[in-house]
Amino acid sequence: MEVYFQLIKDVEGLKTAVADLRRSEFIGFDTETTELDPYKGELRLVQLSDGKSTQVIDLRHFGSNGDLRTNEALQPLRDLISDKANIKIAHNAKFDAKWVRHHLGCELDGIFDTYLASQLIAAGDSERRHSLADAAQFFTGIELDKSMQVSDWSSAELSHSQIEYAARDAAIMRQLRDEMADRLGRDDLERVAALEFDCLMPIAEMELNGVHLDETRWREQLDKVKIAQAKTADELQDMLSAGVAQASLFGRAEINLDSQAQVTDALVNLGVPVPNTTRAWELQPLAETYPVVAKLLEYRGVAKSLSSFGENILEFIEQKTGRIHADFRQIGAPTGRFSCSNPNLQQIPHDKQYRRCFTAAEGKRLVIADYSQIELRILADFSGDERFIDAFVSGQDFHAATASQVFGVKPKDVTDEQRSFAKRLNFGIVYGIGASRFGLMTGLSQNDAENTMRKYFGTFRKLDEYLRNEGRRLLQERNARTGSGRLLRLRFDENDRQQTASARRYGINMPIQGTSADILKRSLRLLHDQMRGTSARLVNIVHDEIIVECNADAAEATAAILENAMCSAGQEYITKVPVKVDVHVAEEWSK
DNA sequence: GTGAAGGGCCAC
DNA sequence: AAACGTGGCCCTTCAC
Repeated sequence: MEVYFQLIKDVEGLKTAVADLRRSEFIGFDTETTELDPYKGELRLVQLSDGKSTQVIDLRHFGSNGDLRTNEALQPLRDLISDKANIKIAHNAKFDAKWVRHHLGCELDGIFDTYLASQLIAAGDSERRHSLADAAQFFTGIELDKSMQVSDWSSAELSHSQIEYAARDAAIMRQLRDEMADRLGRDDLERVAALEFDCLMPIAEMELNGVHLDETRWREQLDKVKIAQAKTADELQDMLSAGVAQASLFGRAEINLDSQAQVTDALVNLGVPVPNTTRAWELQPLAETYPVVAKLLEYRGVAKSLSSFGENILEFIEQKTGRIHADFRQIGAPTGRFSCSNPNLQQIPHDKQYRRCFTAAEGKRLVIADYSQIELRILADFSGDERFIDAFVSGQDFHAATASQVFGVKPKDVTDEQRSFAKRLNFGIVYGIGASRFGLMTGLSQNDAENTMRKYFGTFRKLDEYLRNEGRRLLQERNARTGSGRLLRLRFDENDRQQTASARRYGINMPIQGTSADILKRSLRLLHDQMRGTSARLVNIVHDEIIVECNADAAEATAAILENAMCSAGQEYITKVPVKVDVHVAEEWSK
């Protein structure tokens, strides 16, 4: 394809170019950088296109990397990037937003992200890919050659083909957006698209902010686990090799404790009736009878902490900031949930010993806020079940309140066991639990489990009705939506019972889990706006939890902002049930 | 040597 | 015969 571009190298050229672009409501936007990490590399090119002509700004002519932020000549460019009246169309705009934020010192506002749009339109179809080349092909039929993406963007003189490539990626965006916007409209996805685009900048900033991990504390914790692991491994080794014939004169036979096959063999030799899988919940019942099984479970626990939460995480500390800057994927799951990697800050063990290593920097505080029972509140709201709703409105312990209703006893007479049954069912129904699984986790017989569930649904009639109706509807229409209108298309073979049952559970769960994600995303935008100009910085999110770091003397004010933003966001999506947020100030990530 | 698949387990 | 949803990371195993 033919691309008309201009290479901008001076102040006057920049002024004219920006003035031209200002007339366009939609602007294709892209950047080229020398690295993937904004703390490591240089922001080399910024490309802006009105669809007809494309401006390629070579920032090397506007000062060295460190002082771009203070260069007054770049102000028109910053203003354009930050003005929501001009929509910048970019593919994975979080990437560009981070570079622009860090190197030019301005926020990206007015966003259409073709990566997120592609994901929303795919509606959970995992076959679809979402690279720019894939999206361009799918929506416009244009074939893009991305081979230049990895070329050297640090050389003094960029080649003609490099600049042409850079220009082309920005030039194509207008046409791509038009096609996508049309599709978003037809699929009724405009509200969720706005929600996603609005929370992009908060996430970009969160990644730049990073989170502080106390390395010394982490190593101390690690040493303790290492000692425990060595001891447990040794004991397990002894117990397992007792059943191995080769445990000869020369000592015990070494078994690889991490090898599923070897451990299973050894267990069989010891006469343990090993189930099909050796997963914890399958082995748990055997642990009482067979000490070796208990020891195996203990070993797995420490081995997991050591491998997944060991020294590896320290490799992620960025030298320049002394902090961990993980990667968050905004639409990490089809439900709309975030995912996180390198490292995954959403799976740090809840155990205090781990979490207390994540600390506020010197003179700072962490403000930690999480939604109380948000998914169950969403379910109560969606179903409209008065008794379920009452359990929230009453303000007392929710699980005890539901137990009181299910078992027909006064709230103060609810036994621990009754509360526990209710609690497990409350959580389980969100995932579409069945009687056998419920029985397995509570120790109830199949019969008793069924009876308890019958009692539960007999109490919450409208909830039962909602789940049945919704299940029927989604199998028929093969789709589900969250509060923001996020769409999931279900694919299953209706003649396959297992597939159908699985699709039903997924389809029931998605609007609940997804609306929770909607609410979190909405709260991030509100928070971002309300924290502007303060010392408060977003540092981590874990599905229903938000962690902000701020100056110690601003902690109380920040806590109020956080609680307010989260509650307001929640009440935009649920109206029949109060939204509750627990917030507290601490120097480390713990309760 | 590298990469994918499968099993397992951490979070919500 | 009945198997609870979403993710990422680590390990082993196995194919190339």
